[in-house]
Amino acid sequence: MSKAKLLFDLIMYVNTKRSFTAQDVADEFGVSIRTAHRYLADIDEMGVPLYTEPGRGGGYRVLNNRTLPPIVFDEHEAFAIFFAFQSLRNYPSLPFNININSVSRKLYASLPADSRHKADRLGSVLAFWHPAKTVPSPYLSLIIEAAAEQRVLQIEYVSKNENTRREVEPAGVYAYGGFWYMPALDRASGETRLFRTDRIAALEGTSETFVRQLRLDDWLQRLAASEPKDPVRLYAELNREGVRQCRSQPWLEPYLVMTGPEHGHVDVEIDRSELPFASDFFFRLGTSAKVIEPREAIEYIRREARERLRHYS
Amino acid sequence: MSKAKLLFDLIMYVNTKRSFTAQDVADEFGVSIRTAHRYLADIDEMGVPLYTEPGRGGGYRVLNNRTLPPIVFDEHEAFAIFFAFQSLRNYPSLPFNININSVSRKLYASLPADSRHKADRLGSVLAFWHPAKTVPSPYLSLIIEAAAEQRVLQIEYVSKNENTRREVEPAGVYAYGGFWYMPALDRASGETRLFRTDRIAALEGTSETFVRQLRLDDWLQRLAASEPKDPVRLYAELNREGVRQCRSQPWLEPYLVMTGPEHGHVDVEIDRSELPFASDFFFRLGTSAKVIEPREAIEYIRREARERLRHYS
DNA sequence: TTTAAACATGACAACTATTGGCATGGTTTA
DNA sequence: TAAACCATGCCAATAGTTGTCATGTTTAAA
Repeated sequence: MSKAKLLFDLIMYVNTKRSFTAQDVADEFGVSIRTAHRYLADIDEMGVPLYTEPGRGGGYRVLNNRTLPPIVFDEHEAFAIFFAFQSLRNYPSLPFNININSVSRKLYASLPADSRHKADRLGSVLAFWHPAKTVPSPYLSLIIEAAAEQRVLQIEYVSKNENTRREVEPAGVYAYGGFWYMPALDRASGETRLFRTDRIAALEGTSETFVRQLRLDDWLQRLAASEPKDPVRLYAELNREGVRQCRSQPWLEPYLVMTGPEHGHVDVEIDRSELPFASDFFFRLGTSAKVIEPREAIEYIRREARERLRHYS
Repeated sequence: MSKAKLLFDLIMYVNTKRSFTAQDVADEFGVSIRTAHRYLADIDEMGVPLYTEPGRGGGYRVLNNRTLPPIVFDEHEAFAIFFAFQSLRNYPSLPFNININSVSRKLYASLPADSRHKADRLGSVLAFWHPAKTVPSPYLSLIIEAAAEQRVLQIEYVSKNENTRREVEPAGVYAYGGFWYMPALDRASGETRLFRTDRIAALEGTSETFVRQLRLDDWLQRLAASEPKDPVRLYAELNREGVRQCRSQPWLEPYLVMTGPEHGHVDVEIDRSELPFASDFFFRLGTSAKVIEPREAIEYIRREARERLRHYS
């Protein structure tokens, strides 16, 4: 085994240990103590933050920021990382103070000149945009930690009519459309609810733990493809602009039928609980669409329109 | 200099060359030809994809997938990369077939056991969600390439009233709210316009190049903070729900004034061109807000409401 | 206070790896 | 056919690594 390989193995070894002596290393790698000391001096020089304590009960230990053994990437992989970082660049608030720059610098330094230009150009023509929210989400890190360790949270939440105080079991957090959301189990009602983290007015962690009943994956899965439990038929006729708008709606696009170059309709079964949302969508569409079914949606639209006329009379 | 360091330098060296001979390497590193051959065999074994051609005019060259010299990360940096990848995981369509998994696997393998658990837990409680769009954006890669190389594009675009054919100078692409957008200069009108890439019905690259007048950064900057050229005063009173909704609007939030625990108002100067958007926003708010100024917005809301009543009479 | 257990470092001989030179042989192009 | 490449084996000279011993220092427990 080459020396380089041996040192990398040693790095792995010391990373798995809280504390160890030169004798431990000597035994593990079948070398003399003197050589063990030499090896440890080598990896220390390579940047592994070793801390030593002389005297009885002393030994070596690795400081918090553990160094990983060197990793070989190819150009495509380096681009994948740049690319992924690009997606975080414009995020208004991120959970941790993750240091993107140190990684970027290291990768960039290892790229040949022409690839650097390629990376520069990629960075200047590709972005992931998120509205620069002025309301930050200061509790993100706390929520993530609590969710990871399955600890109950006490929150004060700003909802439609009042501020409520709740005990919740967080499943995790996810970013969507510039906001951070926290699906969680409300302990009082026993129901799963979605909270927007910027609407959390106060948060306190407890030491109480819970058994995870709601997984973030499952929640997102359900978001992506939920099957209606109490189905309602929704039928609407669309003109050109209506077609265009419906195409932008993931929940409608699959059910869009074109009946001419400029006309179409949607015919879809949705869950009754989604009716307010759907009605509001078609209310916003105005004359670009005409809802034929269900009656409730039509009534909703009429009611909303009348209400506004009265409000601005 | 240790041999390992020398080999890494050699990897850098060969990555900068299209083609080279053993003699070149021998000269560059001050070693004999025999040793140059040995070094090249070494880095070949390390995974650098070397290709050799014997005979006069032959030599070594590196195949497409260039291998980068080994990079040392610490634990925080590895987490930053995992974290960034998490943000791409749920993206409906991505420009390149970037191979996130190979990077993840390498990083994961180099982590000590306890950090792996930490990474697992982080992954299961943190996500970046995007609606699973069923309309893909097949032209993303082409647009990015054209933007990077400043080549003119011919597109067929599905707009409100008709399909139009345009020649555009793309500034780049960005993802926002689950869609991909392309700010570009429309050559016919000479004006900058924003296109949604999923609404591009057809696309053709040309060999004609252009001088970049519109940079993606600038465009996004303008998105974030645009100053009105033709200012209109917007004043609206808000109840609790109205306050809550306006807080979610980056363009309104800074101008929100609370006049009581449950009431507030916004008083802001916006550009006249934004009036339709703003009017529509307050139209949607319904009775949660009452626009006092400008008259145009009030008229817009009344008109829209009346139109809907007529449409669904 | 003493002793054991740890790190730190130097010297040197034994051992191992690397190197350069030389030789031989193959492939391609002018 | 010769020149300009790569490929590989051999071997002595050189350079690097290792183990043993020796000598310090620091710390905690006996």
